[in-house]
Amino acid sequence: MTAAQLSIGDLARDSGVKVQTIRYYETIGLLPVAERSAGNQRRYSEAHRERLRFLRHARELGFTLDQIRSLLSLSESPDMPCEQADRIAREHLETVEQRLERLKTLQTELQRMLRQCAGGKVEDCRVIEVLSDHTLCATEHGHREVAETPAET
Amino acid sequence: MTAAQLSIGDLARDSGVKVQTIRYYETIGLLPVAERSAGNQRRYSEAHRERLRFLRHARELGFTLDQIRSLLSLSESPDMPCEQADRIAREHLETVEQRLERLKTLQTELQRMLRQCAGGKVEDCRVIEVLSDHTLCATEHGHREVAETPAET
DNA sequence: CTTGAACCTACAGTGGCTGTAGCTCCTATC
DNA sequence: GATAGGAGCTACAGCCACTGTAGGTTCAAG
Repeated sequence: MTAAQLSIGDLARDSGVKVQTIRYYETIGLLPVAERSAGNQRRYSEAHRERLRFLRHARELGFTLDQIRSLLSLSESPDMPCEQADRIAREHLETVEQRLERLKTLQTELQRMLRQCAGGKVEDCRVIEVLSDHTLCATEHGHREVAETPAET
Repeated sequence: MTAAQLSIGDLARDSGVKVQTIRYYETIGLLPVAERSAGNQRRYSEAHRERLRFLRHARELGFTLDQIRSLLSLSESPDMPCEQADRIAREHLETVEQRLERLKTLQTELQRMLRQCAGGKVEDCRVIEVLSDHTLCATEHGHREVAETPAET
């Protein structure tokens, strides 16, 4: 059943992963190479669909592509102990928790900065002032521990 | 006083910003072009030092280089109202708070995953299972709202 | 004068995509 | 069967904020 052979667009709609991203996953070997139609277009099976869903879900949970690569290959050997999978998840959780700590500190500091700014001229601006002088900060943020990161989306 | 004319290495040690990064800031116009010694090496003044400290501090607080560009140019017009600086800081705070929310959700979900895993075989692994099936999740994470980001350092 | 650390430029690589240019292919309608 | 336009194809550049490398030059101490 369901031998539907999806096009890349179908797969994109199904999984919520963009067409280009699906092709990207193929080029980096995360998604197995798809068969092609007579006119050289990719045709996907149910197995691809499942793998891509796994991929997407793991990305949503913030795993890196490298971690996902490991998790995917683990999921293909059902008889192995799941220590490794656990370790990857625990490591990721730790990363997430470190980032949380860092972001909470930033939040506090930014709130403080904004609360203290009376909204006058730049000359007296607390925001600018604090940025110019770290000793005005309440906390020891940064210092190359866990740094900030740009946002996706 | 202090007309010391620092080398790029001195400046790096002073600010905690790496030599290459200082050069990078110059090429993208965040740090004014430095004078050069007879042998073509960069020589920095006190003004550079202050600007770089501002830069570093703002980076530690997670502002983007574009935001810092604006903040720096604002800090050079002390007579302007500080609305803009405030707006930038508020926007950044919002970003930070969105990321915090997102990370808290991830933390919860990862903890749940790990707690439920009995540590047997991959076949029965809760980690792998949850990744394969989003409906096993307690929360609606992801879906292209505010996504995860890689870590610096 | 020699050594070696620090400096210089130019460019490639990181992660995880995203966007563009310039094609070809597929399908629905006329 | 012709045509239009949406979907697909490849190849490659760009994003952010750096970081690292190669291969050369300059500087300061001994």
